[in-house]
Amino acid sequence: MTTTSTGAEPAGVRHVKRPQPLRESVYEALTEMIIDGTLERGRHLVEVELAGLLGVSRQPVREALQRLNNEGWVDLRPGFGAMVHVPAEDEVDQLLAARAALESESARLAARHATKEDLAKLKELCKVGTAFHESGDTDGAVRTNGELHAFITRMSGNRFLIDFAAQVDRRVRWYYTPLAPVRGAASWREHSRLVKAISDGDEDKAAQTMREHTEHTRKAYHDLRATEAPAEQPAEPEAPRRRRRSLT
Amino acid sequence: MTTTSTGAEPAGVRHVKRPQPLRESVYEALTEMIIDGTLERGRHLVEVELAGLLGVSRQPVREALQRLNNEGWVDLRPGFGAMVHVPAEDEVDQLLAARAALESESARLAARHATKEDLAKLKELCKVGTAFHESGDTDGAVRTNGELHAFITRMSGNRFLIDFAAQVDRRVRWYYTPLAPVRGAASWREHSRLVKAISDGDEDKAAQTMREHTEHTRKAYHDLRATEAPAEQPAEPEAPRRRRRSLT
DNA sequence: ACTTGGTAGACTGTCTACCAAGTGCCATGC
DNA sequence: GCATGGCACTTGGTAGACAGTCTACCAAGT
Repeated sequence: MTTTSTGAEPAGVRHVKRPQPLRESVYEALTEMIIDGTLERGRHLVEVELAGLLGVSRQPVREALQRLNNEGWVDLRPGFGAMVHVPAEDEVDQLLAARAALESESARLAARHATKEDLAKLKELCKVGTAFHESGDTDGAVRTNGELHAFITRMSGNRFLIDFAAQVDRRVRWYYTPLAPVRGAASWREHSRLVKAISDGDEDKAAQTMREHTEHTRKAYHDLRATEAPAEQPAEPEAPRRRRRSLT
Repeated sequence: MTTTSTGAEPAGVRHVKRPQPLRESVYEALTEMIIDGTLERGRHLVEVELAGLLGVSRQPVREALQRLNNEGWVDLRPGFGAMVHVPAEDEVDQLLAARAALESESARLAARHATKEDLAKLKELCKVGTAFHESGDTDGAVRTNGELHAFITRMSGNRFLIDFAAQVDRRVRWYYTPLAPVRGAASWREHSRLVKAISDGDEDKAAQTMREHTEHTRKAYHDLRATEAPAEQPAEPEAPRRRRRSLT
């Protein structure tokens, strides 16, 4: 949905670089700034400010903000402005649950439609990921993990699953970055089992394995939360809300 | 994602009617016109034209069109304009597959979280629907069917599943309206079994039953397609667009 | 017959300026 | 301490302008 698909082309043919609409660039710039924390959660976003910051007029900013609102990155309050979304307590859990459903179904369909090349690629990713993990390269392992999951989702051949999963995945990563590296050990063993099931064309097993895999991740999230925030302190620690000043 | 959630309120408290932003009204007006066929598939939508038609300026129309584009109702071609989306051959099938995954998971979570009131409501809907079907009231049965499914999805308590399912469902209904009434007979028996599984709190069974149910619908779609278009003739035979007539 | 080049019109993408209405905040006054 | 009123700020929407681009069409050249 969110992508402007280029459609299928006769293999190797690439259209010339067409300048993206500004609203698109603005959208990307803003998501990036939100994900990397430049725009902190809860921050008040003012159209003219962003426009000045990005060197464009209000119009493209408005359009980008509305899309961000529709996709849950910011909350639009009429007459006041946009706030960077602050995830609710149960939101991550719900995202992970949705992801479990989407990826599990993807795995099922991947098992159904897998080609020889797909399987080779899967095994390769699995091997690379395990190697990264064993050599202690957490970043590499995390990246490969993402690639593996994305590839399986794409293997489903279902553009809606692909699209939904991509949205959910991005949100999950934003909300809870430390989640990714936490369980390298068991994770890659599970990946192997998953790839095996897909190779065998065993749809039910693939779906089941993926479900368990994502459920483990969800459990890991809750465990991590429990340890790192033993007492729920709603009090703001310090920083008496210095009214955000422009950030040239 | 797509909804501007009102958030939880102290039970029974309704905010005063706040005038909906124009872009929202325009969005709704346009989807409606697309669904009911006033704006035929493939039609070129011109901003100023729509603006004049709806009595607003270009801006709200643009914003609505962009949302429609993100949600797959129209395709935006840069520098040219918006075309009402023309569904691809396999698109309905993919939508139905996505719906199967989403609703199956919803049924699982519904079984997990069901309250007494939920169960009562479910049974009521089931009874009403069956009665409609037996008395030959197809419209009523179709409507109740929709309500039942929507209610189960809401029971999941997962806003992402709810949102995705709603999007998919609307698209499905647009693409293939005649699908709904076609299989009243078996459908309500399956609903009963589904509600039973949810009542028992049997998550796996609920998910499985819902999956089979939606898969039957998918099968029905393909059967219907096969009978109504026995030979796939890409040539336009005659009848210069006997498209749905506008009802104004 | 097919390609090339040119022209014209239509529409979008973006900018600017402007106004009305709503929202949050703060100082005033009790 | 708490309600009130006012003020500055921000969005939502309108209007108009202009460049760039897309489509279509026609004419001339090969």
